[in-house]
Amino acid sequence: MSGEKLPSRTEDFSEWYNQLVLRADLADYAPVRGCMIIKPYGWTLWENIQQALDRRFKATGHVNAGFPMFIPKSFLDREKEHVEGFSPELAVVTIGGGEELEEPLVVRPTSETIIGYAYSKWIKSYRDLPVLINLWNSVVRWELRTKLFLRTAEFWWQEGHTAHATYEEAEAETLQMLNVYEDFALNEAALPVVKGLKTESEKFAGALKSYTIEAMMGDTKALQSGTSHNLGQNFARAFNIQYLDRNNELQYCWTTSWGLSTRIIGAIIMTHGDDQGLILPPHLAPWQVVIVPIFRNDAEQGPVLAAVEQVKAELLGAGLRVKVDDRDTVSPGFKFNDWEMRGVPLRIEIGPKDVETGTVALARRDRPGKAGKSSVPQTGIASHVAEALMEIQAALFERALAFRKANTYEPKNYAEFKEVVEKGWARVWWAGSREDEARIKEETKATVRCLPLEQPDGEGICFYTGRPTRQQAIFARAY
RNA sequence: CGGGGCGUGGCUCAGCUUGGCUAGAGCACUCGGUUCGGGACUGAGAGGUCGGCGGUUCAAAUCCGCCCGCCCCGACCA
Repeated sequence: MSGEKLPSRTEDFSEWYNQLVLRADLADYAPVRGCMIIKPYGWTLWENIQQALDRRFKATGHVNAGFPMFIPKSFLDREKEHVEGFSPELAVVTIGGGEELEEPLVVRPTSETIIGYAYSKWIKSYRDLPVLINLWNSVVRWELRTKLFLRTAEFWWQEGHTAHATYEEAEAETLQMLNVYEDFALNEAALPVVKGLKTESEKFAGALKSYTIEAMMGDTKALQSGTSHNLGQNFARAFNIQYLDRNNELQYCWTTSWGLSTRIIGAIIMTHGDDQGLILPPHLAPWQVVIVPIFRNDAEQGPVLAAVEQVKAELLGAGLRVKVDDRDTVSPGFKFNDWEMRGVPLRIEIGPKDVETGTVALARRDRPGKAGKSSVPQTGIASHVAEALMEIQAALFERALAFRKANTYEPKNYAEFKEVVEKGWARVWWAGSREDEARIKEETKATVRCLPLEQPDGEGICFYTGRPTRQQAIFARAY
């Protein structure tokens, strides 16, 4: 239940976020450092995200499977970059059943290695390919600095793992799943994202190439919201994932992996939320509509509740997710604020006046106060509501896109860069090295978020090295 | 892991400097009455080994030591 006002977004974005997560009833802190409890309201949101993604995975030919949470420690050691990337943040089990284990088990930080083990057993022939498997699970990375949803020691996600006969097929799969993530972000979460390639220093440990979707949060920082990796033959060689091709020659497979996590909930919060609380995109909201009945006495109660039931039934009949807030211990005003905190896209108020006139009061969450309120007839309520939800879904996306555009700059030199990167994203011509990246990060806190897939024609002058280049990069401070 | 801050009913905190009597307040909670179209009012009630352990003292929430935990800021990451 919500108390009073949140800290304002502009004054203390971080504290605004922390309090909002708790007060919107999404999650709570766990007794174990860095871990989170996702509460039913937050989990329902995650379930809706899962469904929207799972639908897309199935439509592109993938199937789900379950893989163990424990991985022999030696598996991690087999791929050099992979172990270097993950060993600092592994949780390791050394005792089982009261006995010291012969070989320590790591709690999976990601499943590439145990997938490698399984695929090497399963794949013998080109006829076995491709293998297209997805896992819904949680993974553990011993993070030092944590924040609910954005970075926790355990988080929930999906990880897709595929194996292919050729580089081209693996690359096509990697890009296909990046596009699936983009489609999900745009059309379900209402998040504008930039698709791009990670630089060498930012790519996944063990990957050949990592692609990302990057989103701008309400404080203009960037958040990597999903990643898709072309793993080349790195894991195939480490785990002997081999097949006989049509010419009876032994070949290593080309594998991919791609993941999107509960972090996306953080992205939704930080992109759409306002000082009143959360604003959820209608496609994903646990409740799309909340109905608040209003009455002063027994005489008014009967007719009001009858109208509420009638409206609820029509909305349910139209396939909408509807909640009637029938609590009699709090006032309507309290309920308005409470559901605004939780981000329900639409509120319907039904009181004696509405019963009299055959209307309801409709309030849009994306337009606070009177501006978002209108009176609509009870007749045909379902189509009114459905239309309003569509408008909100579109408006949230447009607003976020406009915000990103307004806060994306094109500095021409390092002096300009330093200035703009304090207040937004920098899209720049870029021909720098790994060392240049490190120096820029040291001096400005900004990192290369990605090399966008959509590049302009022609060439320009690198803002840092002064060299001519055909490539642009996006730099930003990031979560 | 380095720097800073904080641990007192469920939550936010006061009390600690200068040790002492029954450890307080607001919010939340329970029961009753009046309310109800933007965070209601009122009366009664319930709820605390003062983060833990040890020390000093006739006496510790208060002073000392050690430990634990959480939050914020920095190096690594979805």
